[in-house]
Amino acid sequence: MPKMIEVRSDDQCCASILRAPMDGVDAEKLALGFSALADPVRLRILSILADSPAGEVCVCDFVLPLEKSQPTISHHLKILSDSGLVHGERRSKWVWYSLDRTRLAQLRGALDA
Amino acid sequence: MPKMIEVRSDDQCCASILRAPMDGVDAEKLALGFSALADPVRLRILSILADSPAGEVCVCDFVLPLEKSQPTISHHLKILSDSGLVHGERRSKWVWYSLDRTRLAQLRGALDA
DNA sequence: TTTCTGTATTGACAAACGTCAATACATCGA
DNA sequence: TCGATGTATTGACGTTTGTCAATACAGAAA
Repeated sequence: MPKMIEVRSDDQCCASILRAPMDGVDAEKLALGFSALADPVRLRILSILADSPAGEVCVCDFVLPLEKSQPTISHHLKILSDSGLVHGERRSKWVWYSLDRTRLAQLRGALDA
Repeated sequence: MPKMIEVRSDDQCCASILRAPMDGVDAEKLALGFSALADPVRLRILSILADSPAGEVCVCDFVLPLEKSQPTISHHLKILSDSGLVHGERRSKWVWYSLDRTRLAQLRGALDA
């Protein structure tokens, strides 16, 4: 069976909140983006990724510094991945995650003056 | 009994996620900030405030456009107010809310490249 | 004072969330 | 093949969240 790949048809990008009133649909989308940032564990994951010289971090290397169980880390990585903030790539037994700075800039742009 | 005013001793400001690994305390604080943005009703409140020529909007003027009950609007305004994103000022029977663009810029700054 | 209007709070409820133990899945080495 | 290791998923649990009806509070007008 062919692997399914989710394709996002709209850009989910964001004109700044501050420039025009948003309708409910845009607000829902943007709220999903900020929801991904609304958890301390996820923020630290992003921070660790940003600070990584290699630009990618193995799942196993999140567990100890974040003091959470492996399923919990995996859960948060999925949320970040679904929101487009990180991408995971399997290499042999390990999965390496990297930060999507473009997506992060989109969310920052939603707060632009 | 004198009215209690909560004073925030730290600045709750935010070095960018992207520049140094965050400890758990900083991550908690920042996550609270983004939690305030993680709801479509609250994003629309901010958007309406930003778009208001007078720079302030009466509570009563949120109810119709957002299609939520008055207690729900009040609830969201409290969350935004607690997180420092808006400020309310009572003038006779009405309470006028305004956007704190400095606080919004702090959160934007946490996502700076 | 009483009454009316605008706002905040309370209480209840369902839904969503964060967490972990147990388990399933994927990959490699023996 | 089998066993070991890294990751994802499932299921369960308590907590938090968003919502509204009812109510309380604040201010103005009669």
